Amino acid sequence: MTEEKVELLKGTLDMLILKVVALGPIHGYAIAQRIQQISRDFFRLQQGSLYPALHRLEDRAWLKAEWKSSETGREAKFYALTPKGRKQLEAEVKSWEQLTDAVALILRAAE
Amino acid sequence: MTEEKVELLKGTLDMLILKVVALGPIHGYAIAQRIQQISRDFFRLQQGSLYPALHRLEDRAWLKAEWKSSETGREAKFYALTPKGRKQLEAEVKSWEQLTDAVALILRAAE
DNA sequence: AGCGACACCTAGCACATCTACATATACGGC
DNA sequence: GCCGTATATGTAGATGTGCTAGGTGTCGCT
Repeated sequence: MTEEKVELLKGTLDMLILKVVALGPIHGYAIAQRIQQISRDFFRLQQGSLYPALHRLEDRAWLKAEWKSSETGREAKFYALTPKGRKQLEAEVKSWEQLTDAVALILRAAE
Repeated sequence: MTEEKVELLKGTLDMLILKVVALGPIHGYAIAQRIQQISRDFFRLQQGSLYPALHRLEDRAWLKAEWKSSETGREAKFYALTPKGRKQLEAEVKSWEQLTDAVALILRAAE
């Protein structure tokens, strides 16, 4: 069966979204596509994860939303990073690196 | 205040515990100490995370427990990896690496 | 007319981790 | 003999995040 189901680690999604939005204003649907594309199809972001996350990030004032028409000529909500969001992204990247370093220490530990 | 609170990513704890137990039979309390020590004090594993996790791993037959007397002469539950647990550890390490690689792709993505 | 891609959304579940508490023994210092 | 600290295990409840599974509507192609 090898049900190849890739789940995100809880806590990483915010960082990934912030990072993608940091590349330039972008609407929700496209964020999911970008993440999937950049990760070479590894992450497949579900809409039920995506939209609540976006609202969460907006509530925390890390993102700012604005309705504009998308490339295809439709109305879409474009998200941009706030200054606070930029700081948050930096902080999350830093603690992600610390955490992966610490995990690496343990995984490499020998008898 | 810079409340330096390090939280584990949900999903990593099992792997870390399996890895530490793989180094040799060890009791719960010592697992927490080892993880803290090897990670250079980065992870501070709380008892409320540790013991439920151990029971979970035992339920899934990845660990086997046995009461023995500890180094200090007290009764303690010593955990050892089962063959199933060893396979699980390998699988988790592999998917951890894939996941961190995928995250790295996104974090390094430029405009 | 129907279908897939685009674009948004929510309700409810699952589940892991944290905080906080509870229990008990061994050992050293006073 | 008593008290505090370290050792050792455990549970209850809250929190938060991501998932499944549903829903709405538009556009473009055949």
